[in-house]
Amino acid sequence: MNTSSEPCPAQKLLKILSGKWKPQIFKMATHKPVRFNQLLRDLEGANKQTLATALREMVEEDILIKETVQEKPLHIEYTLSEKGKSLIGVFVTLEKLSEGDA
Amino acid sequence: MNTSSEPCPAQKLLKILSGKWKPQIFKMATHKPVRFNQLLRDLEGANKQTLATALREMVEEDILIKETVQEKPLHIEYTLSEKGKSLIGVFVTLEKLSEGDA
DNA sequence: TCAATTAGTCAAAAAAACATGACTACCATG
DNA sequence: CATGGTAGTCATGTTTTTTTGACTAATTGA
Repeated sequence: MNTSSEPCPAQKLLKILSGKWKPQIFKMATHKPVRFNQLLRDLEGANKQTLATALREMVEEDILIKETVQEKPLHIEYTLSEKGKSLIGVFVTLEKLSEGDA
Repeated sequence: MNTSSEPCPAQKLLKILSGKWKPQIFKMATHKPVRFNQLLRDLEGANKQTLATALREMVEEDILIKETVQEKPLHIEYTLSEKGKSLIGVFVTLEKLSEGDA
């Protein structure tokens, strides 16, 4: 009905992807499952709270899937969901466009 | 060298696209050039300051181009730049993925 | 010349995002 | 049973974003 003032459907997703650390988390998750403390160590300057929120929101948006791994040290892993995987192309496009800036 | 903690190149662009009203402005600009007061009227709840900032930042990022139209009422138009046009696909993808949520 | 429309700016307040440090709880090793 | 690693939560404080309302300034039409 109203194509202008109704919140763009892409907005929520955009917000989820643009929060602090989220692009990095996403990118790391495209390589291999990510883990909380590992992120805390790898992402210098990141803090627990923000990472926890970022991971929770990305799980809520079904970009990441949270699962407990029943192995040796018993831990939690976050892996890219199918929806998450279909966002890889978006990142590729965005990164290509960023290169052009110099 | 460091693929993990260095800020993702897509992040800046993502931030630009995800600010308040920006997705809507972008979308409206894909249909026809947008204007300040027109946005203020169409986007219910939007305020001058935020719109002005959004437009300025989108121009700075070369997503929109600002130009004065030397016509009848003499006004300013914001049109999609080439870079902006190449982002349309990103929005299409994002919207498709949002539909799936229901 | 008065009033409206154009496109904003500015200072300040409110709201949202992010950071800090303390704390919890579970499991494993020595 | 103390130490360290796992994965967080909670209260608080700072910083960034967004909102509010007043104000500016040029152009247009009656």
